[in-house]
Amino acid sequence: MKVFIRVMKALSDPNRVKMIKMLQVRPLCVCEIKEALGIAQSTASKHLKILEDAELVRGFKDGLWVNYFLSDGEGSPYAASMIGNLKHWLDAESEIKELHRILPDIDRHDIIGK
Amino acid sequence: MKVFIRVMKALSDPNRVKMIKMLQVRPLCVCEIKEALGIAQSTASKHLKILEDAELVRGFKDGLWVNYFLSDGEGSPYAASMIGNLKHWLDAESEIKELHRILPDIDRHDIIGK
DNA sequence: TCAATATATCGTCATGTTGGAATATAGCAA
DNA sequence: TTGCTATATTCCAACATGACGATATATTGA
Repeated sequence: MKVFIRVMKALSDPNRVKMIKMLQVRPLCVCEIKEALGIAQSTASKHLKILEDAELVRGFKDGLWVNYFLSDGEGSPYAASMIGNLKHWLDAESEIKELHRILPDIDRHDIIGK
Repeated sequence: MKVFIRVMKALSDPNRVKMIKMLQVRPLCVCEIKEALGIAQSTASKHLKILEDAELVRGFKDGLWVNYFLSDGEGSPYAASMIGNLKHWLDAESEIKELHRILPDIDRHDIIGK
């Protein structure tokens, strides 16, 4: 039950859902995510931790960066199922379409300061 | 997005998930649900309203009682999908097995007072 | 009409969540 | 080592949530 609730809670925040929808396109580092969503770095990092605890995403260190990927769903069937559903869900939402529109222009190397 | 978030939030509370698992067995009135979960009547009523707003359940008045049913999923594809998933999810959880065990013994006519 | 009952709503409190700024940590380069 | 950068963590304020008791509403039956 706790595992299921953790997945539901993780998906109960718009910014976290948007993160998942962005990670469907390509892996992203924290600074790219914060930039796309217009939120503080600490906020982005915290949200990603919640997604990771729910086994919805995984982060791999690459030097200074941490590349976040969608989870393959090995650990949690609930997370795996929700990731599958979210592949097609919400694509028609204007907020998501806008995110997908700006995503190609977001590059970690272009992000200045923190 | 708001519709999806509403469903996720509705499923982010253990008591609400338990309500859905109970309604898979049979329709129930508020007093049967509060009795099974051991919570106050006002608490049960509020939770059911949240589930209803997310289109996960529907309530039909029958005299003094309101019979709550699982939604048929007409209104919200997110709710429909989650109801489908929850048909088989969590059945192995001891909390759920216990609920299913006591449910046959719970009858609205036997519940005294409020 | 009044009384009894089931449910919904309101008031309140304790707890949990979200956000950002500030700080700490980690890794790379010189 | 020092300096720089990306990320994580801590702290605090605002807000949301979940619980209950008390009250309001609605329905039935006398």
